[in-house]
Amino acid sequence: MGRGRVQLRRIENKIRRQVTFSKRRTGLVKKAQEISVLCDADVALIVFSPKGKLFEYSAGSSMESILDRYERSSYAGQNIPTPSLDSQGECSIECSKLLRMIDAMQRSLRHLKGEEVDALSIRELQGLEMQLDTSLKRTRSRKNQLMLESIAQLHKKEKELTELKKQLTKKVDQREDIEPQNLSQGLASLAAPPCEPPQPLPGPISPNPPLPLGNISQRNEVGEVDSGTLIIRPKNTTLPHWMPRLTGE
Amino acid sequence: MGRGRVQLRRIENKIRRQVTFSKRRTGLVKKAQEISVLCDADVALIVFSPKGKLFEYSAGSSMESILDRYERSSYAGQNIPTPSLDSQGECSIECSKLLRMIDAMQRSLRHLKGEEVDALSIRELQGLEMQLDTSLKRTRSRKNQLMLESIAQLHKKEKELTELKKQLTKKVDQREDIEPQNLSQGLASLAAPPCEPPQPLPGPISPNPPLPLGNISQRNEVGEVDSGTLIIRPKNTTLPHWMPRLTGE
DNA sequence: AACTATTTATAAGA
DNA sequence: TTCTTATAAATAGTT
Repeated sequence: MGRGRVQLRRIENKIRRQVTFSKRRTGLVKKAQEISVLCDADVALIVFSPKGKLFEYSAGSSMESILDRYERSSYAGQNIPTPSLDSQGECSIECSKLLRMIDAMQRSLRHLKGEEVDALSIRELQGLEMQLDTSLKRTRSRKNQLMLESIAQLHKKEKELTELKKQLTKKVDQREDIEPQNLSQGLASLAAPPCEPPQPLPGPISPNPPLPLGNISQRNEVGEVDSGTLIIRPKNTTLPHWMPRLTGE
Repeated sequence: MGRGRVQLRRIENKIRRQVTFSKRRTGLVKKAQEISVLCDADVALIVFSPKGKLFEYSAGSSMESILDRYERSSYAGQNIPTPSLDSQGECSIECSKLLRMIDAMQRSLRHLKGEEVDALSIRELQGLEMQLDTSLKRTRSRKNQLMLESIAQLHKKEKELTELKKQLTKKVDQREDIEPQNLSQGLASLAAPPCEPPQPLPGPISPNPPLPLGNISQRNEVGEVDSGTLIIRPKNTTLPHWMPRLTGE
């Protein structure tokens, strides 16, 4: 993209390199934020300039929580711990103990993730099944709890905004009586922007205020709370994206 | 870039979202690698799909070293860098790395076990829910597969024994013609005892065997294999104890 | 920082 | 998933 085909090798000219870095860094961040918004993903981007200056960007959640999650996910995977360390006797004993521990934990993790289940006996599978079933119930329960809280707060906000809008409209109408103009058009949009999710739903920096509002609904009907995925019937309105839609996608 | 102007908001269609995610993830990685090469920068990219799947990319240095560097840069001005580090330098570095790893894994394990779910965001909970659901399906599938195999073997055994019994009864009858006695009574019991489960089956019996069955049929009808718990209608015979009984226990 | 000629990325469709 | 194609976007070189 640009006036010449790009050679994929280090730009030698210092100035050009710096300029390109700046431009492309902007582009990269933009792309990161786009994929986060469009696809509902969490993204963390860390860049060190050749001079050692740090640039960071995160979308979806905070950098901290993403890195935390990264450690959990990546260590949980099949990372080969580090079979190194042969030297110092005393310490390598400690280390090998830790390594064995890690090994055992990795196996547990794999089983809980439904991997390597072929190696298990029926007895073990039954235990695992129960464990997973319990975990799933707890997870759903907690999720639904948070969702309900979120919904409650959204409703509250909605009422406030509706009220605010009513008042503003009223004022505008009064002014129009005196000095007839088209101010109400601009004011109508005031109801949408300030609508924030009560949870760090999209995340701290949330570049995606997930509420490009259409109409505002009066009520939502809420389904079961403690088991299964929460079922909600939104009244044809824009709602947080974790809410299941009724219209087939 | 594409056939339509892109709206910067979450793609609601699941399929399209997944496809876009895949494509843009590729593009993002490419951009990251380009800036790294062209401008001699270190880049780390971490992406979590909405399903919670981790994608990582790093260029210039390893992910680990970039994250290390990030933490140093980022926490640089702040508190409690590393109060530890008392003993052997080189080794304790290794050890602390392992310890951090263990820490992260323990958290993963707790989450997968449904513990500490209160600390998770809705986003993470949703990922966890999906992960657990998948695990549960795989576990059940594998368990059911083993059970079916076990059942097949039992049937085979049963047939063999029935055949054997028939032959023995025949022989006894022949002998009774000559020397009438009550031997058949003892023989009848031969069919049951030797019946061993082909696998080390019986185990801690599921407190919630979700199989409250109705009537007994002649044949065994087998339900779905790949999801949900297997439903079996046993023919009033001696069966492994992992099979649910009809008579209330 | 702005401006464009071009190259790239990618949305939609197959 | 992968390929193709029409178009939107990014950006290299320039001002």
